[in-house]
Order: sequence, then structure tokens, then C-alpha cells
Amino acid sequence: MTSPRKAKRGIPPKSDFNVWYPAIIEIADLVDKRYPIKGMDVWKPYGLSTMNLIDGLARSEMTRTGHQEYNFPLLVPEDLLEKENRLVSKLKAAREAGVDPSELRMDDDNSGFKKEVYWVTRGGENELEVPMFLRPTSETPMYTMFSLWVRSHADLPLKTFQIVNTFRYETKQTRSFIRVREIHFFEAHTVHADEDGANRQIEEDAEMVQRILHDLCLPSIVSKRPVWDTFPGAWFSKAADVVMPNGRTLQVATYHHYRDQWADTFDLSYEAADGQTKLCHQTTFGMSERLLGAVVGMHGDDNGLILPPSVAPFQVILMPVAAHADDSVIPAVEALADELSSAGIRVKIDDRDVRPGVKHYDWEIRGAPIRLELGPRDIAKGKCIISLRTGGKMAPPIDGIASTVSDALDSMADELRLRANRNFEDLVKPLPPLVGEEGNLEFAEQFEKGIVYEVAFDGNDSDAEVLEKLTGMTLLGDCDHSFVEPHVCVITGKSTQRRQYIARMY
RNA sequence: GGGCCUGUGGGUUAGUCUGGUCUAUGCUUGUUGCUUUGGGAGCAAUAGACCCUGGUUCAAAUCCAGGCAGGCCCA
Repeated sequence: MTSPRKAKRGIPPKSDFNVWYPAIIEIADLVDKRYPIKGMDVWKPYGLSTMNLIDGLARSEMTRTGHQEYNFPLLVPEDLLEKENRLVSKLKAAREAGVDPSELRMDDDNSGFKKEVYWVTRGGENELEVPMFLRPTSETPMYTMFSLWVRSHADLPLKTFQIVNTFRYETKQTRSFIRVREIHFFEAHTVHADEDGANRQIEEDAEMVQRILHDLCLPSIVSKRPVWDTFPGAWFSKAADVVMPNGRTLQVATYHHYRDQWADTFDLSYEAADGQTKLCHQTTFGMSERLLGAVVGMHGDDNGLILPPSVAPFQVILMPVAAHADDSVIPAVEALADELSSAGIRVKIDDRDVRPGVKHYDWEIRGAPIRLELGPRDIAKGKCIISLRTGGKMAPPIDGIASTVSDALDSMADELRLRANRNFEDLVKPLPPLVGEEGNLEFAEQFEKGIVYEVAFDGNDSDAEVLEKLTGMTLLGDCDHSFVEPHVCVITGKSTQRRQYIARMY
């Protein structure tokens, strides 16, 4: 009975996730993908409002932790990139020379970002003497300025962030919110007097990520990326990955500890209290519209989106019923809207002249957490009808509606967390043990596609390569929560508490 | 990185193989009017398309090449 209705809006079943995801973001009016450049979608008001609310979560974390918002230019002159590339090459060479070579995996060449950026080579009719590129991230422009701003230990720590668009010339397949060419990017950059200060920043970043993901009702895996997967400019990188319903992981946040490697290149030093000149230590913390991609992918269902109350543009949709027949309905709905708004709840009155069913379906598709109906019969009884997007209807009294609604929003967020955790548990399993000789290893049990595997792993780079080849998946790195009891490493057989996950990553 | 497939009104689709009957089909959506209105209303009228560039040909939605865009598979 339900299929003809769905067919009307053409929502594919969510079990077919790879079809459902691209369809739902357009049907729910988040973006229009028809703009004729690959990987560049038009943000529509509903999608943009949602993204702005997500940014709001990041901003309030930034404010809470004493970061200040900046806005750096979009264009970067080529010579600064060369500075960065030299740094990256130098670090890479050092790493190759200094570190145990078995922990390294070589890349063919190392031209840094050069290939992945958009270039601006002309101004009007003229060729530019120094070509410029669109920022793929903002280390280069920011650190150039930081070195002018930071002079004394009193200037530290410098905690900055910006929310801007960045550009990457993706040649692979793009996917809205997940892999795009114009990225809606959040980046925090900090400068500290010493390594310890940067360490504390990394801990603060970790906490902020968890608070934001809690608001978005998203469980995650936090791992320290393997050495061979770490951006060469970083001393180490940590990332939070969300397990999407198709079993792929989506990296939604990263934070890097740079130590003083960049400071050296960008001449970022300060005069300490004792008069000595010292190099700064730096960190970065990045997130993007992938957070929205994760929210859409994780919470939505066959009927459309489900937005967590924290980021739903409208938490309550008020639907006047039979207003054409009774003049008291509209004023009563407006009074309700005022009451809810003044309690800090985001509301919208849907007074379109369409049948009520249309309104219900529209807001169901767009994932509004609560729909509230009010008609003459309800007014007479002093009640209203509220329908929750996660399921269920109630008929609470109009009296005290603000607290009823805000309780309902809270319990809906809990329900979403519960569902997301269930998804996580369904899709994350221990890797079956390996049997056979080296070079001819096999899984003892059936190996499933679309599953993230938990694995005890204590091998080096080439062991990792064996494991990745065998599974066709990628190691996320050392998980923040190691095993309590020692486990046997799948490849080396050594006893270890190192817990890792191996997954197909987006 | 390698391979395969696709592109027709806002959406979806017929037609493409085998060039002419295409002045391009159906559904849906949009617009207008009337009747409706407590979970996707009905009737009537109306609007709207062959991805781009070039080639082959008397003739191209149809064949060829390139571009752009999208989808799928493998490393």
C-alpha cells in the first residue's frame, strides 16, 4: 500500500543506499546537482540552513574554547605553495631517512598539492607573472600571516578558525557532501609555545569533535592514522570516521599535530620570557559538509530525511487544519508558534493551501522532527496533535506545549543515537582469523562485503599491505580505545592490545 | 590509476540497434479556472525536450569523433 505513495516522489528504498543517497538529497531540497560543473552543487535554502546550523555547533565550540574567527583570502600566490611543497618534500625525505624504513610506504612522486588545485593564470587579458591558486586548505596563507603576528610568548597561544570554501580539483567520482570540488570547510589553526601546548590542543579538539558528533547523533571511530597515511607535514594525524549504512566509513573530522615543522619553514618563532627565540608548535582541526552527508546517510529512512533536532532548520512544523472553515484556527496557530519560538524552538507555520496529506509528506521527506496539527476540534478540546518523524503520534494539551515539545525533541535525539548505535553494531564485526601460509592466506570464515572489521594488528607497513590487499580495504589506524585484554595480531601473531579497524573508505 | 555503460520537456520514459513515417510517446510535475480540504483530491484547459561542438549524408534524436555531465565495475 505504501509503495505507490513513495513512487510519487521517487524515493528509492534506503536498502539500496548508493541510489537512495544521491536521490534523497535532491528530493529533500538540500541541493540542486544540475549545476554544470562536476562536484559543485547549488546549495538550496533548506540544505544551507541545515549546514549553517552545523557550522553553528562548530562556532559555539570555538567560542567556548577561546578560538577567534578569521577570514583569509581565497587566492594564494604560487611561490607560497612552493614553500609548502619544499617543506613537505623535506619532511618526507627526513622521514624516509630517519624512521624505520619498514614503517614507510613510498609514493611515486611528491608534487604536493600542485595537481589537485585550480589555477588562476590570467587577470583580464594579461598572463599573471605569479600564478595563483584557489586554496585547497589554508595553512599556506594563514602561516604567512601568523609569522607577522606572533612575536612574543604573550601572543600565544593563537587560536584561530575560519569557515570558508576551499577547492580541490577532484578527478575521481564526486558525490554530494562527500567528495566535492568546492568544499564547505571548517578549519581551526592554532599556534603554541611548545609541544605540550599543542598536545593539549589536540585533546581539546578531540573533545570538541565528540561534542559535535553527539549533537548530530553520530557514533564514530577515532583513530590515529597509520604513519604511511599521515599528511607528511604532520607529526601525527587523528580522525573521526562515521560508519555509513552501506558499510563504508566516512572521515568527518581530522586533527593534526604539526609540532614545529611548519614553523621552521614559515619562520614562525617568538621571543620567550627568558629572551630566547623559539619555534612555535602548531595544530590544525578540520571538518566539512561531510558532517551533513553523514547526518543524511545515517538517520534518513525510506520516507526521507530525519534531521537531528540540533540542526533541523524547523524543529516543529505547525499545520493549521480546516482553517478555511474556522477563523479561530490561524490566530490559535500563531499564538502557539509564538510560544514555541520564545522558548527557543525553531518553528514554521505551513499555511499553504494544499491538502494536509501533502504537508505531512513534504515535511516527512525533509525530515522535520515534529509536525503539529491544530484544528477546530483540537481547539475545542484544548489539545493538539503532534507526530514525530521517528514514529508515533500524541495528543498533548496545548497548555505547556513548549516543554512537551522540547522533551519530545530530546527523546527523539536519544532515539536517533540509539538507531545509529544499532547501525554501528550491525556493521562492525571482528575480522575472521586467517589460516594458511604466508603468501597464501585465507579467511577461516566467510568474509562479507559492506562490513567494517575490527582487528588486532601490530604489524609494520608491509604487514599492513598484506592485510589491505587480502581484504581490499584500508586500515584506519590505531583506535583510541585499545583492547583491554591482549589479542593476537592477525598477521604477525604477536600479542597486542592495539585495536584497529579496516574498512572501505569514502 | 584501468575498464564498461548512459545523456530526449522540471522529473521519469517511448523512439536510437535497422537514418526518412518524429511537426517526438506516455506518466508525473508546472500554470490557469471551478469544485475540494483532519495523511499524497477531481474535472477541464494550457505550457514545456532530442547534452555541446564538429563530421558523414539528399536527409541525423538515431551513425562517427571529441568535449562536458552522470552511472557502474576493477586495482
